[in-house]
Amino acid sequence: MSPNILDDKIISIMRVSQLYCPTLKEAPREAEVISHQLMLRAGMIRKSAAGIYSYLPLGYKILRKCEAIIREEMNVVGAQEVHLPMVTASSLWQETERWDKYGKELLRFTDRHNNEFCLGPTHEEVITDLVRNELRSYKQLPVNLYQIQTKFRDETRPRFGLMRGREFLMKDSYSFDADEESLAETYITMIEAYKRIFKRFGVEFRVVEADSGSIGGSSSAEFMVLADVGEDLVIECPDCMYAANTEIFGDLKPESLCPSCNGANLSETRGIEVGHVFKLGQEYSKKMKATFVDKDGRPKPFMMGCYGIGVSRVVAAVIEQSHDHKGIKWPFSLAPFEVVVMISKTKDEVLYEAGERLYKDLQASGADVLLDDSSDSIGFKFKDADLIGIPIQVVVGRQFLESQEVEIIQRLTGEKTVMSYKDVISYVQTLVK
RNA sequence: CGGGGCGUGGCGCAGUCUGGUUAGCGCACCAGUUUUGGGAACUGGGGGCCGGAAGUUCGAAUCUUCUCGCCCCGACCA
Repeated sequence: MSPNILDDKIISIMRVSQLYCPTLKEAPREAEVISHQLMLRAGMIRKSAAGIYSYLPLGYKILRKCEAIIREEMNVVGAQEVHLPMVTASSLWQETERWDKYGKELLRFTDRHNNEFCLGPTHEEVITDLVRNELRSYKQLPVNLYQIQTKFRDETRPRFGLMRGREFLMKDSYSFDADEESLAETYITMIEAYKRIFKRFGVEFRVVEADSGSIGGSSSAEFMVLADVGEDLVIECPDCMYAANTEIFGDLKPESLCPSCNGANLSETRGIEVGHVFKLGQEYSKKMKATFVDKDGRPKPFMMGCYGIGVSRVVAAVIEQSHDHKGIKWPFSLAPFEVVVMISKTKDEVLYEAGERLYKDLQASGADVLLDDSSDSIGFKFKDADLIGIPIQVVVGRQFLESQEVEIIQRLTGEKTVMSYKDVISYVQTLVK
């Protein structure tokens, strides 16, 4: 029908009959935790090597939705997106002495000229090098740069699928301020932005006090998604909302008094670290001689901050928090599709036509919709839709033949509604919002 | 890096202890027919050098040695 061949191709990947999404009834044995099992079963990821994964169309789409939310919130606070190299020269790392300190986690190699490089596990050196010669005046500050990029850390023991991979996707920001006061403002702004991001991901999280000593005498906070498989222990006080990571504050026990309000109701839970913000101060700018000219005409090292979000890890964390025995329960914000239109009997021309039309109408209304036009039985379609976790399932089936009605099932609540075919678009719009 | 476990069609497994027809089962895949509201049924079919190497033996998925890969616990994780 469409005169544009390209449009047809784009649309065709939103049909189950064309979608590359190999789902599995059983989880591969290697997968221990639920998020790993479900992502494998739902055809979102596949392992390539230990701690290294490929993202299939659905997995990649989820990642992109995650990125989009992060971008929006970063841009709102005036951070600017850049893209730094993944392969980084040893000379930069030698300036901060991390070439020696970082250890085996840094994956090193040499090029044909025998120059040493590593795959970037983090980018303080690269970003500091980028700005040190061209960010010159206090008048330009503050500047906040971020990127969303693949990182590589050669962990001794990668585990739990995307939770602790060697290769993973990370959003990292670096801020440059003129003084401590300004850095403090940037730091608070970023914490607030992070809170909005994790709220939009639909997860229950805590902002916890983290190590403040080793990096340069200022503060650090971690964003923890609460989950049983979390590798960190979080202690929190219900009286004053104080929370801390016990791996860092080893002396803090559930029976201790709250260091913030002296209350005696501390409790311990497990958490997955999905974000970490630091005040770096002048740690890197001093070592790398990255200075700007201040009001008094004299050079000063930048006051730096760095702010990370484990993008691929947060996807796993969301699943850990939101699933049931049938599969994943995505919030609308991250779901690979918002709606799936299921044709109960594809061979029935009336149903097929109706499903096709509803799919196109929903798409025109702006919904992110998948059409299940496969010849599988309706039971099979239900199982896959539940596993993948599409929030709204619309069934074009026998009610349609009888009374022009379709059934709408909500994945999160299990609520089922039968309504007239023509009312579906507006109903879906109110659900998605 | 210490300890433990596992490698058999794409996935899940049996067979290994006690060597012996043609390596088997479920799912998935292909063809056909009948099906279609919660992972349909039947019939027929394709796909494996049992992780790799060396050895013992008339004979190795099975025993021995080495090696590679993967998973779990711990240590480690700006």
